[in-house]
Amino acid sequence: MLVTNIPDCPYYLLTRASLSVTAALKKEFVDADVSEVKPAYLGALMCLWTDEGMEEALAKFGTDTGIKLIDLGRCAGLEPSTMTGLIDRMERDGLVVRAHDPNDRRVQKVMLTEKGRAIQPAVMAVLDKTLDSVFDNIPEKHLTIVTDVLRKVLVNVNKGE
Amino acid sequence: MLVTNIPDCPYYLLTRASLSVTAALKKEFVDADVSEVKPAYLGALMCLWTDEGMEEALAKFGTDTGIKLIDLGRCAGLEPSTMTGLIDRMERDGLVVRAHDPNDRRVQKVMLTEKGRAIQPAVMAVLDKTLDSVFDNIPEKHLTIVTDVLRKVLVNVNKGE
DNA sequence: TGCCGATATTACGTATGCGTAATATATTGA
DNA sequence: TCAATATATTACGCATACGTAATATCGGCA
Repeated sequence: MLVTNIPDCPYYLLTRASLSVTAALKKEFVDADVSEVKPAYLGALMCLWTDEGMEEALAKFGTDTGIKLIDLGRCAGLEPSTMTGLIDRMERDGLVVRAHDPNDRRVQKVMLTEKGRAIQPAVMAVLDKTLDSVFDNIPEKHLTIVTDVLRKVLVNVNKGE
Repeated sequence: MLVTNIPDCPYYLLTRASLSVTAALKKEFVDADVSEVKPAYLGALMCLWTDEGMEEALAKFGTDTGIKLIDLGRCAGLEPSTMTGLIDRMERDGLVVRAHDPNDRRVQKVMLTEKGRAIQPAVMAVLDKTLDSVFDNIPEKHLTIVTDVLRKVLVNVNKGE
């Protein structure tokens, strides 16, 4: 694939779009008064929210609260070493707390704080609205193609190593 | 756009794809023995290569060599403050040099070194090959849709501010 | 000519992500 | 039981990008 014109390079477009959407999200969080939330937190937060919902459904209270830092990373697509700093910042911003697992003292369980739980609707509304605005004027069918292609890209890249 | 499942979120896919392709490119540069080149240099390098080609065509030797750091940033889609560090690293890696413009001492002109010029074919070959591998098995038509959508995304995001 | 707003760049702090190496704890096999 | 190995996390350094606040220089107008 010969590319000489930078604005036509799919790699250029991919990186710029990623950065732009991230910047837009960040701004929307501030405007919606949930400035504690950074785009990078979304993966971890959504894991925690989902997990807590499941626990509730299973009435598993008090038994196995929290998610291992490492599993949270797997779920959000991040390396363990990346998670340390991410959870540091989320803890600093009052969204989660760490606690050692008494059963396995190597493990840090990450748990939502009350605040981390409470902001869920606001955060999801911002995400919803921002994605709508970012993908405005793009036919459903094209969006599906884009997500399919990006999934294939992830597969292709992983195959290459 | 309601998203509850992270791997289906277009934002998640976009950021992961961007990071994955960047990592793949980095690795390919190392494997192709042009490890001085980092993916982030591509935009600036391609501007400089193109510019130098144009100058040659116009036989403008010795008159107006180099590109202003700020214009290089515009061309690569990067903020001026980002360019400082980028050109620092490119200079450290022997690909470019800075020189004050005698006509306007505020300006730093950025110029290719011999090495920066010499690696062009190898670097473009790596880019070419890597993009082929990353977008392997994706029909031409879909790739076109993806680039169109990403361009629209960039427009939509800029409209929002 | 000399001051003032504009322009180009740099400096500094922050966020985000990676890889490698160290640390702490668990588990397992002899 | 104890040494070897495996697992979970953290520490540290680097790359990449941004925004805001200096700094240096230019250009134009009184």
